[in-house]
Amino acid sequence: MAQSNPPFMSGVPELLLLRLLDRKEMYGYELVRSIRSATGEAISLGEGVIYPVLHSLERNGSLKSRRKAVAGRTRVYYTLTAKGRQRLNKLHIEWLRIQGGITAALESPAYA
Amino acid sequence: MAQSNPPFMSGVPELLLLRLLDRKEMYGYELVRSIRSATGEAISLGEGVIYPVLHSLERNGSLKSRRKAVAGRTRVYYTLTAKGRQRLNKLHIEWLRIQGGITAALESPAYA
DNA sequence: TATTAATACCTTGAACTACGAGGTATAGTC
DNA sequence: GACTATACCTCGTAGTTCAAGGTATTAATA
Repeated sequence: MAQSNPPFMSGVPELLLLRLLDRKEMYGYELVRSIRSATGEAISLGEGVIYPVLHSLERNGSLKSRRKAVAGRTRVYYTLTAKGRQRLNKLHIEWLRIQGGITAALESPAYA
Repeated sequence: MAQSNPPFMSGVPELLLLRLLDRKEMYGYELVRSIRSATGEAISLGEGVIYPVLHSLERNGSLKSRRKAVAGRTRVYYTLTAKGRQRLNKLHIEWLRIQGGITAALESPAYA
């Protein structure tokens, strides 16, 4: 009983991650800052959001990772798989849909 | 310790409500269907979302209501106050900001 | 006439996400 | 030696949305 659908706008963090990783291999800590700058400081997602999403995307086969040692520190770099690219596409379309819906509701003129 | 900011896209239901009520006096049950149709079926917010938001907006002085009996049923019609119009404006700007941020992140070309 | 569907209000519990604070560890700077 | 930055991570909880329900009246349907 009562298994809930995800909230209507919850795909966005995942979408941003996938989009950035589709362009370039990146590691978690880097993604935190990339999202902030790529959105013009409009959206700031902390590590508490990023890491769990990365892990769940890897678990379900959308991402694969490799560890790389850089100056004594270990970074975990992520890249998209074919499944991840599909997922990106789906989320992108879904985003355009709700973004367009909201825009329509906000813009349409003042009559009933 | 740990008092959380609201999630980064949580203003949307409130924004849609305020926008529709800015055009026309409406009651809750009507708003449920209006949001669905005004967004081209992209967004569907149930009564469990709408009513609590209406009540909280009235409590904080953004909306005022009047009861009206229509064909034996009681409807509660809501309209914006000056404060509600301010709130609408603020949320609208905030929405454009995050919407623009996301669009930028999705569209910007494939170099770092 | 009985039953069901639609209108109209509402609340509540669970599900889910995002937030933020914290914890570990290394490297560089002051 | 202390502090900041990098880099990984988890966990508790706050805040939202979801779905399902409850009440009551009217209209349609069987």
